[in-house]
Amino acid sequence: MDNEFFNRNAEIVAKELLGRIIVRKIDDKELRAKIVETEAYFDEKDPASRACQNGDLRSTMMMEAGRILVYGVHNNWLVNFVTDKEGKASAVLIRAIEPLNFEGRGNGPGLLTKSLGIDKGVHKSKIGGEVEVEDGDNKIEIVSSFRIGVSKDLEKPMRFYIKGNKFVSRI
DNA sequence: CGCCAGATTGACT
DNA sequence: GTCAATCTGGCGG
Repeated sequence: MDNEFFNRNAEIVAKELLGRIIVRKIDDKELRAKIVETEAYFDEKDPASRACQNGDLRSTMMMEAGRILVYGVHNNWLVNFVTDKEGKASAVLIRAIEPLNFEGRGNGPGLLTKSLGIDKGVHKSKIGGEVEVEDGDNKIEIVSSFRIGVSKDLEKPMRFYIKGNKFVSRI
């Protein structure tokens, strides 16, 4: 996936990531899964994201587009793709995937990282190495809604998912 | 340094 | 429905 794809507004990238394929490379194996649910996160003006306010995560979000950001919360790792130009703290959270060539362990942002073997080890790494994103199904219907789990959301819906997909964590 | 909260999940009452 | 597990940064003593 070209870095220019991620070098845009998080909302646009979040929508266009739906239906595409995330590839996790471990040794000689490749775990492939379709992205079915995402959320867009912005800069320090985003009340939902504590991550935007602290040092390491914030600076990671400000890095150039195409970086992988791993956020640890409670007992889970959540994956984000850094978006937009360098200096702009923006990212897209992957919330749910549809496993293609392996057995998933259920839906949800904390479970998909376990299924793909993603943890702090890939934090800050670039897309194209251990984790790759490829073109996928673009004949999908996108539904938007408010984000899940956040105490203070923005006024605009910033969660997007594929209509009718059974792997979406919540309709 | 100790305590708290947060983009969560799963086990137990 | 309730609560603990576990990681990171902010805040108070």
